[in-house]
Amino acid sequence: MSKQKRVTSYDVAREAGVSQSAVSRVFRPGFSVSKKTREKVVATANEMGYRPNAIARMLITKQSGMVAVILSSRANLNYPEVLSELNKELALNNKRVLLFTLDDADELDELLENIWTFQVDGVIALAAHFDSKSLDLFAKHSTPIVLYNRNVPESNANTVCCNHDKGIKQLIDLLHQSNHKSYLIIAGPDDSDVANERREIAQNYLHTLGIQNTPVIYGDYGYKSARSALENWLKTNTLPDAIICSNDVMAIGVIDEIKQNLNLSVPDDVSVVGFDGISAASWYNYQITTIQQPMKQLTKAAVDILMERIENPQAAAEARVFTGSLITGNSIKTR
Amino acid sequence: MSKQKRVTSYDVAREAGVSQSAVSRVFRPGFSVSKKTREKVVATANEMGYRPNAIARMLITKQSGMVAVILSSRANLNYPEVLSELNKELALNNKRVLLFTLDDADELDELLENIWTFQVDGVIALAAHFDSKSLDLFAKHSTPIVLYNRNVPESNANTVCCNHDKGIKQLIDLLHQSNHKSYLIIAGPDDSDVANERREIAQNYLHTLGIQNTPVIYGDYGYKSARSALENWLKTNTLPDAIICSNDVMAIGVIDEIKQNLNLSVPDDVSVVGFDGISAASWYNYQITTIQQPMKQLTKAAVDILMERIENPQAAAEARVFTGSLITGNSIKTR
DNA sequence: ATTAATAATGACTTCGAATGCAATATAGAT
DNA sequence: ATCTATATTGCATTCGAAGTCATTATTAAT
Repeated sequence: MSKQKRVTSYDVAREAGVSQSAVSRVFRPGFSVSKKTREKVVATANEMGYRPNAIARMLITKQSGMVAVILSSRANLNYPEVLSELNKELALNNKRVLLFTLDDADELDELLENIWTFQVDGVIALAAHFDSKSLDLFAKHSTPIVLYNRNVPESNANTVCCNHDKGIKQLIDLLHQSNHKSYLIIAGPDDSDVANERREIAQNYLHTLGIQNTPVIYGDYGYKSARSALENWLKTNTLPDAIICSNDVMAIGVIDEIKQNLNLSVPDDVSVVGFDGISAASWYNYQITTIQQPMKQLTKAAVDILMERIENPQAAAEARVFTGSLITGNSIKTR
Repeated sequence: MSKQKRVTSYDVAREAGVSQSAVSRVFRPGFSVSKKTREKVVATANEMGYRPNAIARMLITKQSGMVAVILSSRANLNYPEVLSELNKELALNNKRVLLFTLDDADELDELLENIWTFQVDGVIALAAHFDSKSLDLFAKHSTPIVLYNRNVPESNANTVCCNHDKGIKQLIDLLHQSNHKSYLIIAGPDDSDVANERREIAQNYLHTLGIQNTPVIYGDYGYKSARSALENWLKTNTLPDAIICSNDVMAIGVIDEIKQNLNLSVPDDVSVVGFDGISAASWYNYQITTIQQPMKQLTKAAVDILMERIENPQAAAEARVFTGSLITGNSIKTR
């Protein structure tokens, strides 16, 4: 009934009549042990219920086998899936995910303290903003970090990213080619880097196509926020030909707002495009034309880069960009 | 440029002209250190960039400060949010989440090995099935475990759970009172305990109300699965008065299937209820009458119970059940 | 000033596995 | 059988912080 004492390598060694080193070597791959000893040790270990203590191993090898994954609340809705995918991918590389969340920028210091403390082998940051000062800190601690879905061309950070530029231009081309003249952009929260990137790309490209001063309104990536943003805007403006939404959830909100409150329909009265390719985007009531993020490629690449950096910390930074795939829905009208 | 050597408590001690013990005490709360020493140590520590090594601390204190969270792929769609909520709640208790996934039952042994290895302080299992044999193993290792959203009345496991019984009966009462006579149940995958529980409750309660042999068809909790299950079933059957879906996503699938392929509508031609209270359930096109799981209460309770068990491992097992709240949508017709 | 009570300190050991090194055993060659 | 070359083995040390305990400094009380 008492707090049961853990079985250590010494216990097994004593019982099996070998040294502690021998036990240790049996549980390390690629170390030289005679068949006889190995069998003896494995047998007693199983009998006694011995498992090497990962903590002790971490201390001496200076490898925790853990990767910090930083989630920010600004994360887009498909991030949970990303997390589970990352976890699987990292498990294949014998790494465990230690989860951290970063909600306020001013918690950053505390977060970093925590990360150093846990001696993680590497870090993957989802949608969190890291300025170059923080990135330098990672370099100083020689902790590799990969930024997920961020594109920081000027910096020398490791990043994986969906090609927002290409994707958004592709959507806008579709709209432009089918003769849409006036546009409205519904952007994500302006403290999200991804949101800003998507907004800017759309603004600039429309400008390039000769469409000046496209209005922008802001949501928080959520359904309601898009609806009320649009509702507000329409109090003093008229419906454009097309609405470019920074993600699918907001596109869904927009479609519902148009249907319910304006009694109009998409794409007949206005075209809508989204971004992300979440599953709801293809539900019968929406069928949004959007860009699907290549999530599995992105997560795999993030893990690959991280593993490479853990192996070889001085390697140069790398940015991998993946092209999303166009999902042709039924939310664009040919005018 | 070389792999930089970590700063240890000895380094700080030497620099500050105190003993290593002194440094250690400065960084432990509630230990007796003179103001002078504390200031000296804190100053040099900051200067040298010293942070206590959590791994070494774990080894000596035998507390890893980590809680394993086990995700199964059978998890319902709202689990990602649960994960992030759990993480926050645990962080408040100074615990970190170490993520594990369990996809196949036959990976269980490996998973458990891993968990013991990492010396986690406790475990929270989301939707994963643990038989009493595995639960005994946790007891043997004196690792507290809390099952999230499982109700195992006979066992002495720690569980938190939404009151499926009450919720589902509430929904069925609504249907029954508004004069629905014939029913169809769309259940979740039959290797999910929660799915089976929900199905059984519905079946039994309908039976209690005098409605015999309600047909059951199965989906996998996903949109498409519900649509095709219903489509198949309708090849040889006619539409019932009401369809009881084991989760909201399948209810959404059903509504779309009815609209798109049958050209009928909900609730005019058939009533539909769901379960979970996900955000999409209240989107304009669906407005499902459903039961919202009290997710924050559930997660908080799971963490509370776990913390109590970590404090006091011999305490008796506890099951906390929370009542979900009815969301009145527009998917039930008064007949 | 003296004593008693308390606070602060450092030397040393501990946690549990990994590993360099020297010692020993085994296999292979002649 | 003898001598190398190679494979195994165990000893002793290491990782970095925590905590016990005996010692010393400080404070309070008389």
